[in-house]
Amino acid sequence: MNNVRTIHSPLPAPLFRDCPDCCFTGWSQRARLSANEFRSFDDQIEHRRPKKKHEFVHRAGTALVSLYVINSGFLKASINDNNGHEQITGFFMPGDLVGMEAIATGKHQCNTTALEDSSLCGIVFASLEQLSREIPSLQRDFNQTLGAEINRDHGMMVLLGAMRAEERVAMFLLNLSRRFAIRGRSGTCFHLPMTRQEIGNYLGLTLETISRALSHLGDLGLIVTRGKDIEIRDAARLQEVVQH
Amino acid sequence: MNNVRTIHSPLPAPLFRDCPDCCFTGWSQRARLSANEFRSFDDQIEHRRPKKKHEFVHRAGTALVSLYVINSGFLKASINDNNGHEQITGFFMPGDLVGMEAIATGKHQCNTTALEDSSLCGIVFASLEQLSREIPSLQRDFNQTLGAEINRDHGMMVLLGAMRAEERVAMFLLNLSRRFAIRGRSGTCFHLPMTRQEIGNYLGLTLETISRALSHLGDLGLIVTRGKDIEIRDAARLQEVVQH
DNA sequence: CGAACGATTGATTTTCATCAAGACCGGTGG
DNA sequence: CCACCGGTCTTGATGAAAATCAATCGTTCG
Repeated sequence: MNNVRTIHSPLPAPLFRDCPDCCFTGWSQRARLSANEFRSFDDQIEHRRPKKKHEFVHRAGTALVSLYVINSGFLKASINDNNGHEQITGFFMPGDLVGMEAIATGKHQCNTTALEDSSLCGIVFASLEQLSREIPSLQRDFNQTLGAEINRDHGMMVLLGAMRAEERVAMFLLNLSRRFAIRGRSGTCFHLPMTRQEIGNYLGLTLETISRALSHLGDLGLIVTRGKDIEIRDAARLQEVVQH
Repeated sequence: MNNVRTIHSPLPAPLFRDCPDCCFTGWSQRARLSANEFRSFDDQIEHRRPKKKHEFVHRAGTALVSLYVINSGFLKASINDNNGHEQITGFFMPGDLVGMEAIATGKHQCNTTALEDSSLCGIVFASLEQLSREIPSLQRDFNQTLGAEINRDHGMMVLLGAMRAEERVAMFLLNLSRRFAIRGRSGTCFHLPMTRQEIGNYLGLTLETISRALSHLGDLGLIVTRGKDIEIRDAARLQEVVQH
């Protein structure tokens, strides 16, 4: 009964060779792993774990087991503050590492869910710690990834603390654009996997304000929107909007 | 010429025994270092580096050399976005580690300055990486410290994205209170080392709004302010303000 | 002591949230 | 395939929160 088996204990993880677009390959390349190191690394990775739209990757309060790299798809992470309000702390796309908010306490602080059907690769955190002691270049890469998350968060603090609504939206679009471009996808034409409500939550604004800002940027000829599809027409002037 | 020597190459660092309140002792204790490990660790630490009020600990753009733990005093870190605006990303007190924003790129992203005369202990980052490979408990502690910074930043995102002015100020005060208390100082009666302007900048508000919020919390009998001296009269109700 | 900076308080304006109505879109089932 | 339904998005009208402008007072430090 294969179904039962997939539920109670996952199938043996496929190897890198079965997971051609695995985003941990980026890690192994940057860290310049030797063949042996590569094998040790690969042994610890659980490849191609699928997540359906709306499915949880992890829930706030649960113990940290694995960190995940996104292979394909899109995730969001959000914190529930002690009254009911939800605050989205990040949107994640292929290549991004999720779960780092659990490292301090050993328990996840965020609910992380799939915004669309996604594929992830996981590595048990204890294994990553062990490996990064043995492989200095991996240690450096991991530390840099944690540091990059800190910098990303500081950027959000600047956005939330100092920018007006339209500037925030312009920055949000440019940020997505840059990240898509880095990943070899179009940075000028892309699909937003999240709702206006979710964008607003992330940017500290209401969904109406997001809608109005997008309309206005459209009126200015800087972007074209059709629902969740965005085309950036003038990135330079959009950047000027950001800088007021 | 001692002066020349202190400029061009620092005096031999004092040891832990010369730096009785050194906040790296907390690290060595949590990591349960053996005597040998302790010696290796201490060897890498530059103890008791003094910083005068307004002096820089590091400047944005400079290369990361050392991370610093605050021994006494108070620091602020701020980012200058590409137009002139400054955004304060954190206030740091004894026991806090500063410099982590430089790990991702190897260059500092923040200006970090002393709000009052302060004493720091530094560890060369490369040495910390090396030691944390050799001493797993130190590696864990360091990773947890990075993770804690991420969680702190997420907390700020919630504050900036979802809270109204008075809630932000109440949360700010309670946060300071808690941190003072943990350090064995009074959590009810303390001195704010930063200006209203700086509080406002940090909380995404203007100095006038900070002043008004403090006055109003005073009218409600939750706090007493006299200039930069704060007394928290009713922490429980202050917490209720935070949760709206 | 006085000058410069910091804090408070009030009046007014701006920005964005809220409330409300209708349009659009995507998925589902007939 | 089409019609319908719920969720999403847009747009407008109004209101509330905080920013801005301005005047005064307090305090700190040369």
